[in-house]
Amino acid sequence: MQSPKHTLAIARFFRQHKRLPSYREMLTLTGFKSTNAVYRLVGRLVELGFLSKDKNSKFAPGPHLLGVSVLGTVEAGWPSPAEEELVDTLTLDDWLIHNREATFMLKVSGDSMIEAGIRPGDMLLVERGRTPRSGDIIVAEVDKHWTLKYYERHGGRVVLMPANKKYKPILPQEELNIAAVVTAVIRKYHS
Amino acid sequence: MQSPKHTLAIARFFRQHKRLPSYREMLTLTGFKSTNAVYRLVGRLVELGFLSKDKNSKFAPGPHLLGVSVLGTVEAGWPSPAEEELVDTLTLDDWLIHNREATFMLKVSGDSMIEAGIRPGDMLLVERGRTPRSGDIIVAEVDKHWTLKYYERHGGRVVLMPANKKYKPILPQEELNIAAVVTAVIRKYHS
DNA sequence: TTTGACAGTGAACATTCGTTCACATATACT
DNA sequence: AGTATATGTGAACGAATGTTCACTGTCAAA
Repeated sequence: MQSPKHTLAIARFFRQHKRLPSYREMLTLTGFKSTNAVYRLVGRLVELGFLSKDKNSKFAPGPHLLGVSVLGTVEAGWPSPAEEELVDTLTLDDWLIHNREATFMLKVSGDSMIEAGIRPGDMLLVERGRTPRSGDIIVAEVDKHWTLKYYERHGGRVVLMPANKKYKPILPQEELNIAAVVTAVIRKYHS
Repeated sequence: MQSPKHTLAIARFFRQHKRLPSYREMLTLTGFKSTNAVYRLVGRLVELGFLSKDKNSKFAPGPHLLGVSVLGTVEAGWPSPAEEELVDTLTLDDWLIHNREATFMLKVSGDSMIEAGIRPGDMLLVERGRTPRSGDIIVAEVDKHWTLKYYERHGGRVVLMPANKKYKPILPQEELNIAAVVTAVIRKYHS
């Protein structure tokens, strides 16, 4: 029997149950009749990077099971199969989220940041409680209205800059309520 | 003892080991001295949605451990604590990736799609093997050069449209090599 | 004070776990 | 042919698993 079919079955189980199957469960997944068969299969998958094992030999998903392969740039084009070995693998969650308890998603409405490449319908990853640095994009409440703006300090003065010529910079007087700092923008196609 | 501290310890273990700790491991994580204490703790966490249990009472991460809370829109502003109950929770990986084996990431270089909100340095999630529909953004090789373009069919004719007035539409003659269809754009701030 | 609910301890249970053994079968190479 | 080498079977091992029980201490309401 070949590995890829079994690998897919295990991956499907992992996606569905959010955990890895035990050897006994892999028996039914793979069609093997002996746990020793899947034991050796797992050994191969560990070497391939699909699975990994802890100290106590409990296993966890490996890089290839969790991550997405990262290629170069668009200009560099599609790598040939030979150099695909060089590609890195990245977990979206670990890459984008640092403080999970303080991270939220919200949808962009309005076009005040369109020149910064943030368009209505985009999804924002924002982090609460972080103190913004000049140049950050923030979600703030100004005059009882919630917007997306660049946060900039000029001297000791805070200026909220839109990225749209239709709107004007805001010099908040007193009631500046910064809710969160934008850490990422995600635009999803194909619904 | 309060739950949140223990919850964080378990969450940290999960982020680090990519799997959930056993009851015995939770003993050292929480400082409890009896597995019964963590057994009842886990019961509470299951009700809260941080953990979940399988049929065989093996447990898996719950929605609150994997996902990110989704709020409304920027205009709607920050929800009051009262209505935070209504928010949904979303897993980035499950949301963005449908066919993991065929999905790759690559970095945008060049400004040919800047008017579509895709800027140099942005990261693309692309899917290989998918047949593009008119209006999709694709990664294609034209004249031995890799670019990002809108894929459009006018009549029976394929046109590759840039989203930048500096560039002209491309009417591929023969050698049109479509590598992948863009399924998402991710821009990360704060490095 | 008495009572009752709650939270933690410590020990025990049957079950399941990962691992390893010896043996059978198949495939490829000389 | 014969002979390695790999692959799957079946049964068994100790160790670790989730769960449960009886008991102790604590804190607040009656």
